[in-house]
Amino acid sequence: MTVIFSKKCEYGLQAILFLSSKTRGERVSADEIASKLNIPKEFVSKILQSLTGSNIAASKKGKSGGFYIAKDPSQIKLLDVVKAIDGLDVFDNCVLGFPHCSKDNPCPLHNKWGKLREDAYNMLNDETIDKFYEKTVNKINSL
Amino acid sequence: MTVIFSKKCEYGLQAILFLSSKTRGERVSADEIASKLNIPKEFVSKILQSLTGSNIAASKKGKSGGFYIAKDPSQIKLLDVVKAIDGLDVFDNCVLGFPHCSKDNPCPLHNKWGKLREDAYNMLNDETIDKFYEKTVNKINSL
DNA sequence: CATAATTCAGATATTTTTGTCTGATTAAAA
DNA sequence: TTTTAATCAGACAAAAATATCTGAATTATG
Repeated sequence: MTVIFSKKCEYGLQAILFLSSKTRGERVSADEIASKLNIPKEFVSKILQSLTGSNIAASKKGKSGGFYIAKDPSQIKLLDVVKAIDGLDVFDNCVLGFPHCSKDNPCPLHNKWGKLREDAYNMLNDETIDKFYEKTVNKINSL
Repeated sequence: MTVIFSKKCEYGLQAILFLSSKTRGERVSADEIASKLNIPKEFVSKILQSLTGSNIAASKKGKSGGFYIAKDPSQIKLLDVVKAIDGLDVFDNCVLGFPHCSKDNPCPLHNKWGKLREDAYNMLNDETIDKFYEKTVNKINSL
C-alpha cells in the first residue's frame, strides 16, 4: 500500500477543515469531531493537541471546552498542517529511495517526478483552508 | 512521515531498473543487487520473487543463477511495477482519507488533487523502463 | 558425483504506525 | 461547592511494514 499522507495527517486535515467550518472560536469536543468524522477519538485528540503547538489549532480545557481554529482560516495553508504533522520529507526525499538524489546526482525519475511533486507542493502552499469552506460543509453533511 | 511508494516498491523499482541496465537475460544474484543498491538482500530477493509472478522479473535457481528482466524493457511500464507491488490505491483512495469520495460526493480537495494524481498516473503509465537506461547507469555508477 | 552458489518458502524478529486506556487537571454550570 | 465534561500526559496495545533467519530445492561447475 502506498500513501500520500499518513493517517495522522489525513485525520489532522479532516479535523482542521471541520473546525474551519464552524463559527470562529466555537469549541468542538474531540468526541464530536471523532463521531462526525468517524475517526478514533483519542487519536484525533492527540493530533489536535499537537497542532496547538504549531498555532494551527487551539483548545480550552474543562466543561464546554474543546478545540477550535487558532487563527483565521485564510491564514492557514494546507501545507502548514502537512508540515506540522508529516513534515516535508515527501517533497525532499528521492521518490525511488535513492540516497543523495539531487539535481547533480539525480535518480532516473528525478526530473519527471520533480515536476509533479512541485505542482503538489505549490497547490498545498497556495491553498488556505477558507477556500474549502463550502466543499467542507457539503462533505461533512454527507458523512 | 509521508511516502509515495512503500519501501518494497522503491526497492522493487530500483532493482528492476538495475536489471534493465544489464544485457538481456544476464542473471544477477540477489547478493549483487543488494550490495550495489545498498538494500537488504533477503528483502529485495523477496520482492523480486513476487515480481516473477507478474512476469516482470524472472529467475534461475542454482549456481550462477539469479534474477533478470522477464521481457524487453520497452514492454515494462513503471506503473506495472507499482501496480504489482503497492497496487493502485494511491490513485483511487481519497487523499484526505474520507470514505466514499467520488465525483458525486467529493472531498474538499477532490478536484485539485485529482488533477495532480492524474498527472502522476499518466507519467507512470507512459514511461517504460528502457527510457531510463542511461540515467539508471549513471545513478548506479554513482552509488 | 560432490561441491558451491543460488532461489525459494515459511517462520520469526524488529520497528513504525495506528489506536486505546488511565488518571490527572481544568473549568463551567447546577 | 459539588458534579460533570472536557483537555492533556504518558503509558500501553495492536497492527502493519520492514527486515532477518533457517533450511530445502536446484543447478552449474570442478
